[in-house]
Amino acid sequence: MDTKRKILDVALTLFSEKGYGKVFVGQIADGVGIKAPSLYKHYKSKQDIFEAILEEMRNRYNKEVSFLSFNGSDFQADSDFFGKLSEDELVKLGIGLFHFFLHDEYECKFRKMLTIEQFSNKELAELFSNQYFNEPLKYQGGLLRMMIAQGQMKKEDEQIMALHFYAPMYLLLTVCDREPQREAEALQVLEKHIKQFNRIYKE
Amino acid sequence: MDTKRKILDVALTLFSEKGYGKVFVGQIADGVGIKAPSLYKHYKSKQDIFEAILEEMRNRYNKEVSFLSFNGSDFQADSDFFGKLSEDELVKLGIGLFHFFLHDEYECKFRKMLTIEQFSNKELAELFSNQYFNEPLKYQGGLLRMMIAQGQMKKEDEQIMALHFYAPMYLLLTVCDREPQREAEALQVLEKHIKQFNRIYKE
DNA sequence: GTCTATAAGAAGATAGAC
DNA sequence: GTCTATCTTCTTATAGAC
Repeated sequence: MDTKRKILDVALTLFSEKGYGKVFVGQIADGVGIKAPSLYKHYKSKQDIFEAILEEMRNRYNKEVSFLSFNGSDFQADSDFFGKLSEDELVKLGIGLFHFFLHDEYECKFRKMLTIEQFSNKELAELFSNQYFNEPLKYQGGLLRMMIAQGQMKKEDEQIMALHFYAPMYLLLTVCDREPQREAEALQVLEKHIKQFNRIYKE
Repeated sequence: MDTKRKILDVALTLFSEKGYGKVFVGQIADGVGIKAPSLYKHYKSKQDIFEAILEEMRNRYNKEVSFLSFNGSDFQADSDFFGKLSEDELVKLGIGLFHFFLHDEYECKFRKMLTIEQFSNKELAELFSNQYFNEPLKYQGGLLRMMIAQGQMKKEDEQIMALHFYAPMYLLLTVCDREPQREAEALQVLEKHIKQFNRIYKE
């Protein structure tokens, strides 16, 4: 029963639903199952709880980036892997990734909180852009670059190609964040998108 | 000196920067140049101000949709127009559209406020999806459908084609909303995107 | 319609008992 | 570490003069 930990979980959940300004310390305490004053034995203020969440986000993000960034040979291996995928396998992979982003508890709350708070905190803005723009495009662009070099894809700008693959997925993700009942529809579009991307760019 | 009107403007500005919960009535009054109590002669509560903004959003949205939705013959004219565009003209058009969405005062505040408040209000969620997903894709899909029929574009699913054109623009827009200093970079990517889209899909 | 004064209540935070 | 009681400050909103 790590209360200090549970406070962060509950707070992130509430912040991701309502935003920092609409969440009251008493609500966080309720969620944890304690009274508001007890909360101040663990964190010195509401802002302090928010900072702790940020700190955890930073840590997770750094871990993820170091995990996903390649040392050349792994990168090569990855592009071999993707190059050999059949269209159906590629669709399955894309849908799996989409499903993870949409339903992973932490990923989902994290993204919603960033969405709500992005304009009131420059660091959050950067964190958001890194996680949902810079890094995905860098990674997918690198992958596509290798696939182009291997003659698996057409010789087009790999950054734009990555944008054409990723941006639709991102757009569909934001729709589902906002209107979860549209997930089935989004998945159908996603599948068509991946197949059409494959048709258009595959050499 | 329409105070009632100015209250809405100031409130929308503040709501779009901080979100409803972090904006206090006194701040709105400050922006208008009156004291908080005077504000209650115009609106009966803070929530009432928010509702008035929503009402205006609904009106503008409805006007825009009826303006953009076509009666068939106009639609035909539009696809003729777009079909005859040179690549450079298409790029110019795309950049102009992007610039409008990014810098039009109302459009910009409206979008940011929706971004912040989308998860706490189902109507806002729908309004957002309509304005930045359903309608653009419907419009552009219709246009592309005509262009395909005229043999100007490849025979691919026009909805997915529209997604491939629009989603990158939307993604770049969100980046600039968050980090305005990246506008120049975004414009360069946008230009490359449009040219590559053109290369790939044009018959 | 705007002001000053103020009520009413909410929300963040602390004190001190257990 | 959690609780009850309480303080302080902030925030919304109203009353009533001008």
